[in-house]
Amino acid sequence: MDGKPYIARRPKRADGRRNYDAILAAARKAFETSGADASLEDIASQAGVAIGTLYRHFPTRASLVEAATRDGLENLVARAERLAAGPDPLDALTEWMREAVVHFSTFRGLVGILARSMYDEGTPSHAMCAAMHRSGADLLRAAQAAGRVRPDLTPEELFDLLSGAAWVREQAASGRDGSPRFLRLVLEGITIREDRPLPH
Amino acid sequence: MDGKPYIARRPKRADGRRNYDAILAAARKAFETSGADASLEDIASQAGVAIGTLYRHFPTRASLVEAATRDGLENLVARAERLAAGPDPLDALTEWMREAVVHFSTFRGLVGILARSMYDEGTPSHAMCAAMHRSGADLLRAAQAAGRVRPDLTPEELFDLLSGAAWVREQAASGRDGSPRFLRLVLEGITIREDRPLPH
DNA sequence: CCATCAACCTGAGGCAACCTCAGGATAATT
DNA sequence: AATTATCCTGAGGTTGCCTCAGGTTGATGG
Repeated sequence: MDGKPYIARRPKRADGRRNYDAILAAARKAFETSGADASLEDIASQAGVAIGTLYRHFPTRASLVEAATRDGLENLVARAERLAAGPDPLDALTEWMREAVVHFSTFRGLVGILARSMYDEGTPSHAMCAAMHRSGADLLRAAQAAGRVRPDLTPEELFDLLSGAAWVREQAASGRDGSPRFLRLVLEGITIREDRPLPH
Repeated sequence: MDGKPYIARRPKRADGRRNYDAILAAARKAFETSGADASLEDIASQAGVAIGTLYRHFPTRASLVEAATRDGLENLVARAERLAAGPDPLDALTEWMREAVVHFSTFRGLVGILARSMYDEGTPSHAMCAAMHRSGADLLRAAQAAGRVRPDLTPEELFDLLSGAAWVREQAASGRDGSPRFLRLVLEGITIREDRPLPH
């Protein structure tokens, strides 16, 4: 039990840091073209490094995925705070959801990993997912407090809708992309308008 | 180009038929416990058959998945016709969607395969997916004609929503299952009620 | 009952990817 | 310059995929 298991730290030796960065860059490229199950050996050789070195820095595939997506998801969390400061809570929520869907479907297979990490601590991405959960829950609560979103919607359901949309987008990555429409339909299902009260 | 490529037919020799059935049974079990990427060698040995025999009957993994899910999906198509004969088109559509979600998430990885097959002919499951597409489109059209579903919803969008729901269900297979709620939210987003007109 | 043969079965083996680990190299430190 | 913790390498064990040459067998007609 060492502090934060599976979370790769930036190494201190110069060559270590160099290789760490090279692997990460190669991984990002590979994930984007081949999905989350890209060959680790390819990534290593693309980074000009032996396979053992990759495993030294990233003991599991999940830890590599986590490192490759950390920045983007951190931005998403930061974005939530900025959006929350805006005037319209519903706009904030919908805009954030739109951006979240894009981030969740950065590459094929990512949503699945994130969805599992969300409720499974001990997963590299769990900490980040928990942070996003808080961000999403805050925006949701605000929109509900303003009476613009059905009050019975839970954060968990929000993320189900979100990841469903991201999955659809990820599937259709090449060709028809139904996700904007998907999200719009979902949003119309959960929002409240004066001329359109909740059923029941 | 031989008639129906990739579609495994029941063999005629007695031992062939026996093995075909044994493999199929083993595959169903394996898919259900390990997902669509279960080990084919495990399936073969579980069926008491050499690996080559499995490949003889099912040249690709996709063809095995197709055979393993054919019955269930055929039932779903038949169910659509029976439901269409009912009094309420909206009830028919929603009930069919509910059942479709269950079938699509029979095992982990199935929705992904079906979603790809839907618009990619030359895939073993494409024929079945096309049939389901027709069924769904018919039910949708009827519900729209009755003024109970927003008229701008396309069958493609319907299946996006459907497979999104199935994917969420598949993810949560063990533990919290958000799919009934997911579908309900989606349905409320696409249906029309007198006291709740479409926005814009 | 037998001969024939297409259909069927087997499992070794090549390939790719995963992951580990013993041994060697090297950057930082003193 | 010596020390040492950190880092790197790549061979090799393991698993799963898929093919194919060669052997076996169920069906068929005589």
